[in-house]
This record gives sequence, structure tokens and C-alpha cells, in this order.
Amino acid sequence: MTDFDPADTGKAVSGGEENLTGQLKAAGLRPTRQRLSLGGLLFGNGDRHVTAETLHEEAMAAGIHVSLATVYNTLHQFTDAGLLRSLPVNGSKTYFDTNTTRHHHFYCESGGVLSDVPSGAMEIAGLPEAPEGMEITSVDVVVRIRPKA
Amino acid sequence: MTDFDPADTGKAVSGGEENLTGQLKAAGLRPTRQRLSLGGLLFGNGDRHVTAETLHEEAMAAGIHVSLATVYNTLHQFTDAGLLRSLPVNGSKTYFDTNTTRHHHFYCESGGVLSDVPSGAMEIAGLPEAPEGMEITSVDVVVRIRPKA
DNA sequence: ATTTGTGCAAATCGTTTGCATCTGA
DNA sequence: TCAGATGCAAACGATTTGCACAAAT
Repeated sequence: MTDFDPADTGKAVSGGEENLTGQLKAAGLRPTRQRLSLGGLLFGNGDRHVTAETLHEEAMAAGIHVSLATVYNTLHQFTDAGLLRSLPVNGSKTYFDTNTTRHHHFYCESGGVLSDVPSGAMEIAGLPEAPEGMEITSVDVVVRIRPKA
Repeated sequence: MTDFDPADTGKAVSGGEENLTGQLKAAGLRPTRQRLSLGGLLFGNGDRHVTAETLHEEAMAAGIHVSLATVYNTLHQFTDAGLLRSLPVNGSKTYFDTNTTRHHHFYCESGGVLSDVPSGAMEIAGLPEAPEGMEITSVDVVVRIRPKA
């Protein structure tokens, strides 16, 4: 029942982020109650993988009232601002990762569970050159897994 | 205006595949007119990346009448039969690749164009171990690119 | 006061499904 | 003949959008 304190806007959000308000402003985004609340959920609990739906449910459960549309908007705005990374995992749902550093993922199709590949466990050797006139923006590696036997 | 010849069912489809009919039968799929026609488009022109939509348009343009639903069905059946590989490229559309060997892809978000990373240009070093009780089914690498400047 | 964000519900997009009809073995 | 395929259109799930209201600077 910990209400998110709207007065806490210029401070650390919940032990994770330094200054979400500042980052939002830098991105031209107003630090609204919803954005700060969602930011608290996202960045106050370590690395996370969420979908719009799971984040929305979590917000509801936490007593934060936000519409699903706003969750979508916020996730995209955060992504554009560089606070999140969107993951191209599956054909249907879009996943967002609070860890924007270079790392890769396991994805279990039966269940839609996403997890990190331990850093260092896997490397990409020899990045290829992009085709003429193109530049590489990111490299996504998805290791698909399924329950054994 | 080369009509696909329905009589050519037991033979090479168009210079690419040996015996599509046999492969379909082996997979428990009847070699119907539609499946052979779509197979001709898919396997008779070298390696290809298609979506249901692009393949459907191509079929129409070639004078082959198939419904979009049948294209979807066929793509999935071919995939299950191991003739195609489905690519988890983007959040929305599903791509299918006629090259089922291990290779990776460039994906240009602006335009949705998919192309192969030249084989050997890139390697994955050190496949990680799957989490407890899981096994790896595939590893997909997508190199996202955008037009330079 | 002005500008930007939010919520809701309707609209959209890709994909799947139910069912009557047709086709290949 | 008869199981299996196809076509159509309606159903679906995830995401986006338009517009009236609310909140932040």
C-alpha cells in the first residue's frame, strides 16, 4: 500500500534511478504522475522485461490508475528517450527491457517467458558490414528454448 | 505469363526444388494445386524472404488464385514440414525464409526489408547453456539497420 | 492561461477460425 | 467415395488513434 509520493519528483525514484524527472525533461517529456509512477515500477526493481499488458496489470495491482493506452504511450516514449529497449522477440507481443546495455535473451515460446543470457556467456564475433548506405543500429540475439522432454 | 503447369506435379518445380510433391507427402500434406503453385513461387527463385501478404500479392500477379487464408495455412504447413523457416524479426509481420540453413539477417525498420547477412561474416561464439530443464531450439540474430544520414 | 498528457472507446493491422463447398487420391 | 483443402467472411488479439477532459508549467 505504498503510495507513490508525487512530491518526490526530483529524487531517486525507488532505489534504482538517479533522476528520472531530469531524464524525462531532457527528452522533452513532462514528468507527469503516470510517467513517474510507471518509471518507478520499471526502474525501481532491477532489470525487468515487461509487456504493455504486464506493466498495466502491475500498475493496477499497485493501485496506480493508468489506462492501457497510456502504458503503451509511455513505453514508447521511454524507449525513444533511451530509457528502455524494445525487444523483437516474438511475432505478437512487444517486450521492453529496462536493461539498455548490450546483452541477449532466452525466449521460451511456451509461456512467453523472457530472460537474460548471462553476460559473457555468448559473444558475437565479427560484426558484418551493413549494406551500402546503411548503418547498423543494433544487434539482437534471441536464443529460443523449450522445456526439455 | 508463364502459367504454372499442374501436370508437372512430380517433377522439379522450376529449377530449384527436386521433388516438392514428395516432400509434401512425406509431411502428410496433399500436393494440391495451391500448395504446388505457392511452392513454385517460393522455391523456384532462389532464396527468398516473404510475408503472407507479399506472397499472396505475388500469387495474384502470377494469375494464381489463392485466398490469403490459404497462404497463411500453406506457409505454416511448409514451416512445420521443414521447408521454410519463420523469422521473428519484428513485432508485427511474420517473415518466412526459404533458406532453412543457419544464417542471420539484416532488417531495415524503415521499409521492412529483410536481407541475409553474408555467411561467414558473423559468428556466434560460445553458445550459452539453456536454463535448467530447457533446451535450445534455435538462435536468431537480427542486425537492425537504417539508411545512413 | 496555455500547452501537453490522459482516458476512453472506436479503429486498425496482421493473423486465425468456422463453416459450406470443392478437390484429389 | 470421402478425408482433407480451400475460400470467404467474421472473429481475434495486440496496438494505435481521435477527441473531450485534466493536469503541469
